[in-house]
Amino acid sequence: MNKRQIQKKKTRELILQVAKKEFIKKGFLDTTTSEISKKAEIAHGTLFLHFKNKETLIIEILDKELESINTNIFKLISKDYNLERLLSQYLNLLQKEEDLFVVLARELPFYSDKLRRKILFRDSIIRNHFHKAIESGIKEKRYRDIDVTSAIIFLFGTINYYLSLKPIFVKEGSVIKKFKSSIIKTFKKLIL
Amino acid sequence: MNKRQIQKKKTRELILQVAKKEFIKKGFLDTTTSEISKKAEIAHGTLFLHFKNKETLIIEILDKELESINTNIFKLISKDYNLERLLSQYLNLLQKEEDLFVVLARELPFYSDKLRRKILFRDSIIRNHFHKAIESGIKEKRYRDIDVTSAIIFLFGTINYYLSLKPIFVKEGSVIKKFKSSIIKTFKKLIL
DNA sequence: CCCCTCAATGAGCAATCAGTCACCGAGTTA
DNA sequence: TAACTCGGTGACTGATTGCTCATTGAGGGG
Repeated sequence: MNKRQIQKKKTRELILQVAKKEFIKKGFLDTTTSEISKKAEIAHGTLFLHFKNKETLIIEILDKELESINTNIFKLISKDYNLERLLSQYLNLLQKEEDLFVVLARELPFYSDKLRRKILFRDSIIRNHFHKAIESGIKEKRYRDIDVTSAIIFLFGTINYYLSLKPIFVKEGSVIKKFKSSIIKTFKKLIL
Repeated sequence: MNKRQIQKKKTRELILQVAKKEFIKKGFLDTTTSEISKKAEIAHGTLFLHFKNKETLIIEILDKELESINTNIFKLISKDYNLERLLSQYLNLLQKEEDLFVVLARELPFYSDKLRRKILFRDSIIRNHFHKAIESGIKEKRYRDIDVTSAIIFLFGTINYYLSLKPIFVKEGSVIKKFKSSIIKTFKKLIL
């Protein structure tokens, strides 16, 4: 890599880093591209040299996190199907990038079809991990014979609710952390 | 009321009616005021003669529905605290104006503080009805000794999830109707 | 019949932003 | 060192949209 290529990569990474910070602070929709370029101390046009448009930017940022969660959950589920550990680990992963997922939970309905589908696809893969874990538990008679899909929607609906209304549930710090044990406890009550 | 006053009231009601239809069709944020005035066949300025701004418009529309649900639930809870009937009735009320609540579920995080607070206040009153119903059931040993708040968030989170992602769960018709029995069944499993 | 009131009008304002493009100059190559 | 490449620049464009205000004319009071 010569000087030019190094500089290009640096600029690209700078944009991603600044954009992520801004998206978390103000949400995707309320963050302007000129704000990102100003904070990154680059020209407005430079941003569009590296990313076709604003949406491509957030796709790259979100995709990295969702991919990472997916990989981690998959690794865990390959070792054992213990639902409680799976849920606990999933909540830990969410917590790590909580503020980004807060933005996601709040704004998802407003994204373009393409972006929404991409995100919901990843989401559905993770939901599927839970599905398998519960079904496996039912077969081994460890859990109640319940409507698995409903139980999962109850779970993801709750998490989404906490995330999208975070400021109501918690003044500062993590919502996921605050309600983690309660979420796990309630979910266990539902399936055990 | 003379001719003038009658006409004024008529215009106001026409605006409300057209606006509601448009908000349901395209959401609050994507509906433009000029669209509403065009569909209502009035001048753009007339809209602002009757409503200070776009937000005042949706406040009036939403407030009427929320007030109505609240009154209905309150009446029901005054007669008896049976949780299953309460939940069933609540879902019926939501279903009646489902598409308006879909808009609400999707866009709530984007409304102004004032509007959000107003809506969440009403919501919290309704949640409170459920709280009382469950607590009363626990005292009479009809339900499990559970974390009532968590159970309610599980419930409202689920309903919100179904509403905000309606197009994913149902191609046409009512999501609430489709999942009503499943919601009630799952919730009963949680508390019984 | 005249004058005043006021609901209604709609062209236009002001502000916001995503994205473009002609140009620049540092870095690379021969 | 001359010629070329290409990453970077930022003023500008075009589209959108909530809201205003000078003006109009129908309705109502005296």
